[in-house]
Amino acid sequence: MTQPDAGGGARRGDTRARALAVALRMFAERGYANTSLREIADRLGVTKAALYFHYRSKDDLLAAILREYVDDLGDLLDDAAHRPASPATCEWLLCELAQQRGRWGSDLLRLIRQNYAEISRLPVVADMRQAHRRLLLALSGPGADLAGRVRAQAALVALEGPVLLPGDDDDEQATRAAALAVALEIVRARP
Amino acid sequence: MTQPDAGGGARRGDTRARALAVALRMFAERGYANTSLREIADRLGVTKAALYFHYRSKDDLLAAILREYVDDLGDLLDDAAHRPASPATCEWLLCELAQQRGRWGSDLLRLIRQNYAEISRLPVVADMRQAHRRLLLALSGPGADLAGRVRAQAALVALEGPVLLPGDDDDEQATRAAALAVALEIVRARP
DNA sequence: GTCTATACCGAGATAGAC
DNA sequence: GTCTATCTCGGTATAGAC
Repeated sequence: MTQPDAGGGARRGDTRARALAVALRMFAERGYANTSLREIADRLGVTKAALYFHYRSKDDLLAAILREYVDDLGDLLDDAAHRPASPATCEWLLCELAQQRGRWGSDLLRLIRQNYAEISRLPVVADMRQAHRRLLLALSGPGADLAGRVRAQAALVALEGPVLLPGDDDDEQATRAAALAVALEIVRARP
Repeated sequence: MTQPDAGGGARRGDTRARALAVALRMFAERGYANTSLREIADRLGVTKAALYFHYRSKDDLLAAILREYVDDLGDLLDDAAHRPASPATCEWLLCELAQQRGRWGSDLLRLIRQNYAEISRLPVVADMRQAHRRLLLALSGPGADLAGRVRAQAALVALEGPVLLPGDDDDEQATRAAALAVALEIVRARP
């Protein structure tokens, strides 16, 4: 799996998009600081300089990945904003979130959680934090107290908890479903 | 706060211990990869070479911090192992864990969570993972199924969830108490 | 046990040809 | 769009005096 272009598909013109996918995987697996542009370029089958044509810097490459994430999350939050603020909406949001994260795969979440020290230097982090605030607000309701916000936060991390658990050999689908069930439980236990 | 030795205390002979505390704080605040040994030495009031006398490498310094953590956690787990496997023990463990983390402060947890990509290269990570497994086992019970383990994991992350929430201006004590309450709720909801 | 000075290396980034 | 070649900088790590 060391040779370039394991996908075997088209090689010309899609470097920009392929770079995003490859970088995401490598950043998630090996860490942002421990992954050099040279390694990314190698696996991509191009040179470092080619990467610099598409992205102005290494940070820029990381930011591009994260921007996809916040945009997608923002769309979901917009949908949620058009619904009435109710427990039903809250549960609907958790389900949608679980689905969305299933589509994203675990790499993106691991990238964010395990490299947050680097990410927090980037400008995109402001948008990420705002999205997180909106998420908490939607989950806990408009005038929630401290306990309510902590509960919402707990439901959120419960949802992604299993993703961060390394090396358990359970079925991924089943684990995700169990996590969603627990997250729903948490918000339902709200007095 | 830029000048060395803000503590104002003894300066000779305790470099090794002070280095641990200073490094912990800086690694947590600025990130492991973004903190150079030169910066640590400066704030410590010594030179880089002095650091290398006490710790063989930057990784070694980080590992020493983490080893304190795993040892302390291991002691707690040993205590738990001497108690009967019951829901009461499980709740007791959660409370002790919350207390212990209060003593450690938020820096250590943030260091681990936000720099896990770097940490996972170190040998100590094996002990950390084992401690985590023991923790999950103690919380979920001996023969727990998938749902039980996910629930235990959720309780764990719920406990540290608020620590990872940046910039909320709530009272730290109250937030910690609320997190513990939610974590207890989660394990109590176990069927 | 702590310092000065320096070697060394790999990283990100750029220039300019093709 | 992609290459080769090169630059620069900051990092870790070491040698040896005090």
